Amino acid sequence: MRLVIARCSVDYAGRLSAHLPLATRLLLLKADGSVLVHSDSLSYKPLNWMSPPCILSTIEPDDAQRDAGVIDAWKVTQAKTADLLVISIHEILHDSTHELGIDPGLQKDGVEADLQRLLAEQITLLGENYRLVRREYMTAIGPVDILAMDAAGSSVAVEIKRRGDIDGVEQLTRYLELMNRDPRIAPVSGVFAAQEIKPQARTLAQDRGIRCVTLDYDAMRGMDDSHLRLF
Amino acid sequence: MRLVIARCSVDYAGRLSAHLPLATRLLLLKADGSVLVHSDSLSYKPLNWMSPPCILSTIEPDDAQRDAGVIDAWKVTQAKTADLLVISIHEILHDSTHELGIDPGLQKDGVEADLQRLLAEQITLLGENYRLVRREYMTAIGPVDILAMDAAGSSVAVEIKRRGDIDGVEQLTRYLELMNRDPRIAPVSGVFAAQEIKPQARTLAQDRGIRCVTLDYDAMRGMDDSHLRLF
DNA sequence: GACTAAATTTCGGTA
DNA sequence: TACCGAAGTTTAGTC
Repeated sequence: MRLVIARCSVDYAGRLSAHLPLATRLLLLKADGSVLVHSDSLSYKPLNWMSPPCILSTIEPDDAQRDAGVIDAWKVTQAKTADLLVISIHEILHDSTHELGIDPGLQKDGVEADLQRLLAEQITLLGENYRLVRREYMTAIGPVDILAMDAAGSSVAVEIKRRGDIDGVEQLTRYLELMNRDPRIAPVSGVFAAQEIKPQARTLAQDRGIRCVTLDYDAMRGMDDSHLRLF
Repeated sequence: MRLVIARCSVDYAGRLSAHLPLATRLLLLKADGSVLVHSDSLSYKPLNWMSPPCILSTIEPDDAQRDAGVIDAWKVTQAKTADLLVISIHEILHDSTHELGIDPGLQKDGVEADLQRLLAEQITLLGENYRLVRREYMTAIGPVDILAMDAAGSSVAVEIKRRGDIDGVEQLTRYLELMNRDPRIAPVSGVFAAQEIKPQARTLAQDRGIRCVTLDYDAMRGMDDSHLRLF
């Protein structure tokens, strides 16, 4: 990994065109050839970048560029997409290279999959005498998060989201439409379950006869036996 | 901006829990207090991070940690969300600080807004004698990109995307459903316009009687008068 | 490899 | 400020 602090301007041409005026920035050159341009604020996302696989080459600035103060220019190209990033360097304030090695990677816990597992274990949160039929119930257009049965023995399809948006309601609607054509399980009613449900999503769901349930992840985790072993 | 190359492990607790095993990484501490942890591959997204506004403080490692090789620990907290990031440092290989100043920011060109403007100007691309009614036609559930009128005087709602996906078809379907309840403009037909339309999206659109139109951005830009001034 | 859905999405615009 | 939708989305998983 090479770290360069430089006064530079940046131009990108590819899926869109973009330009960064002259300023001091961090240029991050990774071992896989990718390049990131970061400013001193706005975390997470680089101002500009090039995704791997890509090739970096240096261009000798012409007289006009040299007169404008450009001492060096880097051209980064992506063979597959024909994207192009040009960094015009006016001054280098720092330049160091470091050997990092391969990263073992990130271990996560607490995403949608956990919500699904917890709700499957605590299916009566949806109503008394509810029973779990199965998780990831397969349909022709994809898996429904949870298929359950209500107290009366009718099928209930549950779509789980961390944040309940309109997209999730659309997704569940497609599943319900398909499942209600299957005489073995029809009629199937729908439940949209999320930690937080947006007003528009709630309105759309109710308009389509889909029940909305807000999930309390912390409370559900508190009920979870496997979690208690940690204490 | 402070750049640190360190052998470290990282723990995050907040919207989810995550852990990074001991390895050599880049720690990027920005002026606004935000922290990014980058590895030497996988550009764009940090392995872990903390968004501003946040506060960094150092913790004195206890005996157990010191025995495990921890020479220093950084705690990054976000007051608003109660997120917590802890970086346990085993070895510092590089540490430098740089003054960058405020970045003038990125100038973009060529996103969905441009496509919309160009299609509005060249509305007859959809058919002979088509007329523009208005861009961003407001409905109760959001703005339709373009409302036009065909040669026969019937309303046409146009949804524009750079990449035509199923989501876009769903979005247009919702608009059409609502607009067709409005006697002032009904009947309204739909056009799904994009630079590239995925096969599944095309199938869904056609199934719902929505016409698909592929847009050639370069050709449309070539027709645009305002663009010609650049030459 | 193509496609779908999730993301600690982030980010910008608007009501 | 909340909400909605785009993003050079990126990334991960499945078929």
